[in-house]
Formats: sequence, structure tokens, C-alpha cells
Amino acid sequence: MNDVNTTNDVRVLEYQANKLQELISELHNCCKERYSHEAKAFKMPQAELRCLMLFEGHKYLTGIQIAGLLEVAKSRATVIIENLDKKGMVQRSQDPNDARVKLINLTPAGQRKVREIEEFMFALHQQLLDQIDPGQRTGVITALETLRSSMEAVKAQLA
Amino acid sequence: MNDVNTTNDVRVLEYQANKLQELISELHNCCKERYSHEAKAFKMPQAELRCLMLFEGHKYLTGIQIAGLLEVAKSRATVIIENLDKKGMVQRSQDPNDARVKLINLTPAGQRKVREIEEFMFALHQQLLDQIDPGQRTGVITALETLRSSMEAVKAQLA
DNA sequence: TGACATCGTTCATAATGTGAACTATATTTA
DNA sequence: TAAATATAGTTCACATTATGAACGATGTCA
Repeated sequence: MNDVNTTNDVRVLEYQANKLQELISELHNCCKERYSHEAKAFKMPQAELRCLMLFEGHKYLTGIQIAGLLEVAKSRATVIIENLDKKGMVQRSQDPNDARVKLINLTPAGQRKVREIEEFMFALHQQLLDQIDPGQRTGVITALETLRSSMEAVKAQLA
Repeated sequence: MNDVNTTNDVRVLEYQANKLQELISELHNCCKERYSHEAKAFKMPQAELRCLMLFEGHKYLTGIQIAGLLEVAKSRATVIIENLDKKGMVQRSQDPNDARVKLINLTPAGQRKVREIEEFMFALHQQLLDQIDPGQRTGVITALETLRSSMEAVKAQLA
């Protein structure tokens, strides 16, 4: 009896681990498609869109902050900022307190673009919510929070 | 009273849409990190790993099938297959029934690599499952399935 | 048989990203 | 205070991921 249960438990764990793998992979693919769709809609590279969105709640950011938030090398951040500058979306200026630092901020055109992207993203997620049965919405969000913490715990274990 | 409820409903929807956006974005980042970690662990580009895994359940695949399964252009598939060939992981041969087609299959080295990757991925998802409270596992999987269908429904609407 | 479609390849191009080397500043320490 | 060290940003070489057009070799169908 105990043996049978143990065997069953192992099978359930196996099934659930495989199911998780499959579902997470599919969600990841869906997101990839979504981001590429967004980039086409705004006719801008994904990296530049992500960079613009960092300014929500920040008047100024430095290059190193942007690199940290985007989780890329600072050399990559330099290029992204340069391209946004060329497009007139951001401005660079010297930090009066530290001559090494450049302060980056949105231009009015950049601010408009951020609002457009926000609206686009919000509409998309409203649509997603619409597709979820109202009674299940809280459950889905709670489950995602559980999954997120668990994934971060695994990441911490590996590091 | 009705006005108050309507206003509340809108606020809840707004909150939930934003929460979904945040959670999905975080999960996506977690996955990206995971895939890049995997690629480093196996000292192979992600695209090649993904390609190898397509052979689970297939003895032979054609270039066009691989492009379709990886969701990339066929020119991209050619390059990935070429690199796997150079590494001795796959072989190319002529399809006896159609001279245009090349049949691609795993070499023994490729088969060994696939098993290694499978074990690695399975262990990782077992670890993830370990982090989820046993009572919540079914709920998390069900919620992910709901989310997946909803995301696919939105995608279908957009197309 | 000719028109058209398909499979794989090659090439030009673009986006995303890293790491090392370098310049110009700050900061810390001997 | 002078020297060692650290930090911010830039530049460059390189790798990976990806697309689309053009092309040759074949296959299919009217």
C-alpha cells in the first residue's frame, strides 16, 4: 500500500514537472511573439521600447542605471540610448555633481511615445483579462505570484 | 450605489490588468535567464539546443519542418542545422522520394546530448515543483492552462 | 511541355548582446 | 598629498538570432 502510494506520488510529480515545463515554455513563446508584435506596431526595436518604459516614475536615469534595469552590459545601454537620442526620444546632459555621469531624460516626443506604449500594453492586458472567466481572475493572479516566487527561489538556489 | 460598484469594478479590472502585465513580464524575464543559463551549461547556442529537442519522437526531420517547429525562416534553419552538423550532432541525407528534400537525423552524439538536456530540464522543473506548496501545485497548473488559452485567444483576435 | 510551387542554400542586412580596452573623472589609502 | 583604485561612459571586435530576396534544382499539375 505504501509502495503503491509512493510510486503514484512519483508519477504525479513527474507529470506535474513535465506539464510545468510545457506550459512555461508556451507562455514564454507567446510573450516573445507579443513583444515582436509590439515592436512592429511601434516601428522600433524592442530594446528601445523597453528602455523608454524605464522612465515611468523617473525624471532622470544614468547609463549605468539603465544597463542595470534592462539587465544588459553598459556597452549595450550606450548604444540603445544613442539610438533613442538620434530619434529625438531622449536627451543626454552632464550631471553637475559628477563629471563622469550623464543624465538621460525623455524629450516631449519620448513622453508621448511612453504614453502610447502604456495605452497599447494596457489595452492588450485588458483584452487578456476579458478572456479569463471573472471567477478565475484572482486565482490566476495568485497562481502566477506563487510561480514567480518559486522560480526566483530556484534561481537563488542555483546561484 | 450602482455608480460606486461600477467605479469599483473598473478599478479592480485596472489593477488586475496591470498585475497581469507585471507578472507575465517577470516570468518572461525569468525564462530568458533560464534559457541563457542552460546554453552556458551546455556550451551551445540556445537555437541549437532547441533544435536538438525537436527530435524527441521523430527519427527524421526536414529543413522546412525544423523551420516550422522553431518558428523561424528556413534560411535560419539551414544555418542552425549546418552548425549542428559541424558539431557532429546531426546528419543530413537525401530523401530517396524527393531530391529537393534533405532528411536530418540525430547522430549518437546528438542522441546523448538530447538525453542530457532532457535530464537537466526535468531536474530544473522538479526543483521548481519542490518550491511550490504541494496543495497549490494543481491550482498553479490549472491557472497556467487558463492563462495559456486566454493568451492564445487574444492572439487569434489580433490576427 | 510549360507554368507554377517547393526545398534548401546563399547573401545582405538588422537587432540583441558581451567583454576588453580606453578616457576621464572620483575616491580611497598609504 | 600623491598614488592606487574604482566608476561612468564610449568604442570596438565579435557572437547569436533572425528575416527576406534571389537562386538552382526538383516536383506537380493543367
